[in-house]
Amino acid sequence: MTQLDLPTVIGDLVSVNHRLTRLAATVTGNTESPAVWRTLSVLRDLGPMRLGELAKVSRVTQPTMTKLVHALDERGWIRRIVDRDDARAMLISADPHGIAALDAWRIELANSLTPTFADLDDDELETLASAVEIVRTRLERSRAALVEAAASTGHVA
Amino acid sequence: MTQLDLPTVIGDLVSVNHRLTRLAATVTGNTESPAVWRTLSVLRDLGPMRLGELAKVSRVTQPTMTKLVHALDERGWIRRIVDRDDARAMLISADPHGIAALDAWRIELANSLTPTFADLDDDELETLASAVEIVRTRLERSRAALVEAAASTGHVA
DNA sequence: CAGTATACATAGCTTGGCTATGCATATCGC
DNA sequence: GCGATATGCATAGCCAAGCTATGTATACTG
Repeated sequence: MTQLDLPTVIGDLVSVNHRLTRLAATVTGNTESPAVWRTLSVLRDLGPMRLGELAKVSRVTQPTMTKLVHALDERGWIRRIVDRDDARAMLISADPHGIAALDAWRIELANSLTPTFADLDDDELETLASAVEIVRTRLERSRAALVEAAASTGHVA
Repeated sequence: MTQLDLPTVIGDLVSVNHRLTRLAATVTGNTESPAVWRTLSVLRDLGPMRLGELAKVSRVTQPTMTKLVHALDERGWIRRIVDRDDARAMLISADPHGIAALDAWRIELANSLTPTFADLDDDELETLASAVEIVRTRLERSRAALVEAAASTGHVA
């Protein structure tokens, strides 16, 4: 029987998470980092946004995101669209090349991890998919709270 | 309805994983890194082992593990036990201080993330716990395969 | 006992993360 | 309209975690 108190589940979730991250990093011959795919995933899922907002959503600081965006830009994986109404700002959007690279990574990852997860039965697969959705909704809510907090402290109505 | 083909679930699992890692890193005021907790978790769950094996299990290279072990040793969070029968080797074991730090981190993490997950119903909590177990068993199996492969290529019977 | 294999350490690099700070542009008060 | 303040991104400089290549000491093997 698994532990069903929330603190334990949270701790186990994050611990397993950290180990899975290393497995994902090593099984593919992939030289790219989680940060790259994370950033592209966010852009694909949520659409174009400002660098600062992208940093908040990705849970990194603005200078870190500046570096990531520059690196992605050099690869042609994103586009930087200057804001006509605000010369300081820019919109970041995923370039089709970036989306293609992201898709390729997911395929490579799936191929590499399929042996590890090949014996999942339908129930287990559904459990994993449901868990992913549960976490995703919380990440989204957390993101919304962040953006709202930033808006309320700022001057924007 | 969630996507139930294995490649998609794997991709989503790892993507959400990467975002959750950042959330976990930022919600706690914590300055420690995932690598530290990952290493201590492995030592706690699997018991003392050699540095090289610890590296394999953690899915990092031996030099990376050497650095981590040195850092953990300076904090007094692990112990290095010299092997009587092999002066080159050492057993790494988690020091009680390390276990205590790990526990403290899990509590802090749970406290910080509880608001985000506070609205989980019993079914959702169980789904998360089951998913953690599913992934954990695959990580374990993957680990076993690694160790076995190393043994068969080596001269050890 | 020479040669090879093994276990860990060291060197040196890259990337991703951080804080502090700079610079350009908006916006607000007067 | 203009100075002061706020905002958006860039730069500088640091540290940790990851890597490959290589070194050093010990063990094993012929």
